[in-house]
Amino acid sequence: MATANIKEVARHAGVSLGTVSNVLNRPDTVAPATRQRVLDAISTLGYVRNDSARQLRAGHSRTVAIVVLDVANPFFTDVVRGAEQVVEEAGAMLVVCNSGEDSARERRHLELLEEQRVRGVLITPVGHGPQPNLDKLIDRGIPVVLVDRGTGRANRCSVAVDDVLGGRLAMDHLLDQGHHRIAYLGGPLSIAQVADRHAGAAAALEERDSGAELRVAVTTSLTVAAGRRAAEELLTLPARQRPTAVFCANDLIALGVLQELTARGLRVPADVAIVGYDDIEFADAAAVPLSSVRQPRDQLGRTAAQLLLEEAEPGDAHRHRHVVFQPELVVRRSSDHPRRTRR
Amino acid sequence: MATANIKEVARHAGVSLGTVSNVLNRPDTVAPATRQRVLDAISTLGYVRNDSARQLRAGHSRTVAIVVLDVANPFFTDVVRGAEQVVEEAGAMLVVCNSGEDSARERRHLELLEEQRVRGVLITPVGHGPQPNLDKLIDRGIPVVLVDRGTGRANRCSVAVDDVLGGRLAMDHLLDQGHHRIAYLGGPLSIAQVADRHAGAAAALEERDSGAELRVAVTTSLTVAAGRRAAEELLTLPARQRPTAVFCANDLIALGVLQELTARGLRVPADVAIVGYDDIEFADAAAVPLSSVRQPRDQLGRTAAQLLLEEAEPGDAHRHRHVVFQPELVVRRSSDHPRRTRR
DNA sequence: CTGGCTGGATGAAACGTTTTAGCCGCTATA
DNA sequence: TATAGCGGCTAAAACGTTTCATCCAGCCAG
Repeated sequence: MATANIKEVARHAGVSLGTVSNVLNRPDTVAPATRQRVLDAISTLGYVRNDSARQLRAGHSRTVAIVVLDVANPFFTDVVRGAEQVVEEAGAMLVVCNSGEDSARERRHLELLEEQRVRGVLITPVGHGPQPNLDKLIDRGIPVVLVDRGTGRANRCSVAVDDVLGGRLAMDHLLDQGHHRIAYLGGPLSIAQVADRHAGAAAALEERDSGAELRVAVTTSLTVAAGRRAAEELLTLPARQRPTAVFCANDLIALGVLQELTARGLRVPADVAIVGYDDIEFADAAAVPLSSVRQPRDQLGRTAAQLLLEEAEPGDAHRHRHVVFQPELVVRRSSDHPRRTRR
Repeated sequence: MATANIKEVARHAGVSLGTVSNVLNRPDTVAPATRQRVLDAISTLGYVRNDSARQLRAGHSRTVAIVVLDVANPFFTDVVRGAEQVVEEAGAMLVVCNSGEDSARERRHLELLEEQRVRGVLITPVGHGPQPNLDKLIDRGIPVVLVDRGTGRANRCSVAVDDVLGGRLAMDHLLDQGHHRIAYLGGPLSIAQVADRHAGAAAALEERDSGAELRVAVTTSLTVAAGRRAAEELLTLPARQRPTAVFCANDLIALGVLQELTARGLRVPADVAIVGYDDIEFADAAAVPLSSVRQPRDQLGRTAAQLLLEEAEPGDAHRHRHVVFQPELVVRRSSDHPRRTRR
């Protein structure tokens, strides 16, 4: 029950306490025979290091935390997996905290993490405002890396994906396929991602000067149901005004659109092409496999973790960096149907 | 940078170190005036408790760990959310570890958690064999609760969902709807859940003595693609032998079946009824909303956490319990179509 | 033979808490 | 008046590491 400590191991092996510690931390500095005696003692006593004591001495822990908005969101789970990989390779441990978009919980987590003297924190903060809690952490010397939020702060690193570019990629693709009437579906626009993706699409359209038009339909949420409703609404338009392609702010909306259109007898992509965003697992598994803009999610996590570990490295003078990843368009059947360009 | 400690706070407030500790831990035992002085000192110095020291003294931490097979699996994310809620209410912290079905990583995690003297571990172990690592933890006095695995061990609590009952529910429902030719799709059978759900379905069929028949089609995995292939195969049967209902070992398979059948011009549920398992988020959002057997996932997590905390409670003599939850059938359109009973 | 060096071990300090025993001055009780 | 009790506080020990200054024996160079 009462776990053996280093002192008992020392007594058992007939050496001093410091020697045991050396076996544990710098095995090459102790003579082979002694080392073996100590190792034997450790295994017969079932000794397990006490991390609290170790941390207390060291002044900081060997764990890194990641605070996400929602553990159940596939975006974050992939980011977590990426970060995990890097952190574990470095011999540290990643703990996952869930703020659930609740800033009180976020604050509580950060307080606890601070008490634990974690090595650093990867976080997608709730909201977009200033972050006094994070500044406090940074003041204390705990590195913070922002994930997919607020690029550009001077006192911390960040990683993000270029959503404007994502919108651009989708739009360029649809224009390449010869579409002239295109709709952007997504909302609310207060979500930065939704707005950025639209901005990218609009910019691409502008630049091409193709005479194509982009109609925006703002949805109230980013769900399958919202997609269905939006599609329903599109269907009220006379066929000649109806978009021949829709670009959706995320895949859930896109799937909703796909379902509704199919149910109403329209063919995808022949009658209407669809491009989604996120490339969730189901995109490929949809009735008509969905074209989608893919974000390098695990790489986001990996890079964030790397930046953090680099900053946490002692001596090294660290310069904050802001890494922006480029999304990638995955073309599948839902948009793979060139139109004869009229006009 | 160098964070203030309790001693500095004491000096700053002109009291002894012990008094500061009392303010922190038993505020009512210290006179209001003194207390205020201490609190002021704490806030002006920006003092933050050092959890390592606290833990070292206490002999154990205030964190609970959950080790899951896959952080990205919706089943586990829901379990995590449930556990999180309970653990946080108890003022502790939940750390999520991901074994990724890799027993080496699982072992590594358990070692680290042991070093950290965590309060307890919720775990779905990799594989079904004996668990020496877990036994070691338990020997050390660290409570372990099994989640969805290996019910019935004597030295630990467990929570699980009755998969046999789940199979039974699905089957009873389909029989109630008047189906006579029914297929069970899922695999590999080496997965306990797949086997149990089938066992339940078979038992239900047996008991009803309805003359209905259950055809089993074993798939190689539990994916949408596997579902599609399985459906394709069913379609090779002459119509008179073709099942009028399929019960799938999970929703992914069910969605694949739904897609393939629809693509081949069969109507769901009119021609073929479908029941899935897990009630994933997409079940409701499918082209034809999918009937499915729902597991109380967050409750699984909540209960597991409760059992753990109860066991970790000191004085209290704890008796290990094995809680089995009952799944629930959610009927949606995919199976909502009674048949005229022939014969 | 001496002095310096080296590999290998030791002892003690330090990390920051919590807790326990005890002290002090005061009041209520016998 | 002595005593017990109590509220409020202090001093010191203890938790288990890591690290650092020492120490010792043996060895080599001079």
